[in-house]
Amino acid sequence: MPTSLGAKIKNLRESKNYTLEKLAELTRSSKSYIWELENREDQSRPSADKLSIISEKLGVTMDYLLDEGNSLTKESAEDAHFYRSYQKFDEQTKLKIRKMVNLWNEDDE
Amino acid sequence: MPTSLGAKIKNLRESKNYTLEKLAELTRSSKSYIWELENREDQSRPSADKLSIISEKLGVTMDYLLDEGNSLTKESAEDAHFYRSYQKFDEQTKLKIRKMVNLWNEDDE
DNA sequence: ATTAATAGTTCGGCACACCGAACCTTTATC
DNA sequence: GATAAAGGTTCGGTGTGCCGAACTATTAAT
Repeated sequence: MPTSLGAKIKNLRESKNYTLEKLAELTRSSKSYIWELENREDQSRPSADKLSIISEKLGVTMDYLLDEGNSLTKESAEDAHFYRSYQKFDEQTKLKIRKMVNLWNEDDE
Repeated sequence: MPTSLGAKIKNLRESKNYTLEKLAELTRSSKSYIWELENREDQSRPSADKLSIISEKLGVTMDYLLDEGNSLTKESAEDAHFYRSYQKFDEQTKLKIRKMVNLWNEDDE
């Protein structure tokens, strides 16, 4: 269970089978910097907008990445992230999504 | 309706009747830096942990502060309800739902 | 109007975020 | 096992995050 920022990023990156370079280009960063984030955690204090894109592409919240304890689980962070991106849709789309998701809930009779 | 980072911070700070110095000490910052955040928004890219404490003390999410548009507002009851039912799914299903919904996002790669 | 707080602004400087490019290591292919 | 490609690591440099301290503007009270 990863506890530091660097470990979390590395963990999520590898779970998505991203290479350093891949994650770098997805987040408008350099791969050397992504590497620093993962391995020089002690002296790295990434900017909010950097971490914003990174968490976005890794599918978690910034809060989860920043939380040095373990009060936030990866799963709840993914849920929260999903919810926040969901909220950005327009009402039309949100309605469709809700209907679609409700299909999962239907009991077969 | 404040749209930039600086405007939002200033707005929230004043709505809480905090002085620059007060917010500074609450967030382990200097008042000069808080002032820069509010007024030099163009060339300010605060670190994630700074913004984390600041948003914490101002009672909002980092995402809200960073969102330059106005896509984030307060959650509607329907949205909240949807989220709650979503959370009840098992991880497998939640993953599928997330992937599906992500298809709506074009710049995802 | 003068003073004394209090709030806001400016400025110089150190540390570190972030980069490009070179370098090393692993994996794959022949 | 030689070569190449892909992934990972190191390093020097530039810009700026963030600070303390000095300065200015505002408010409040005498």
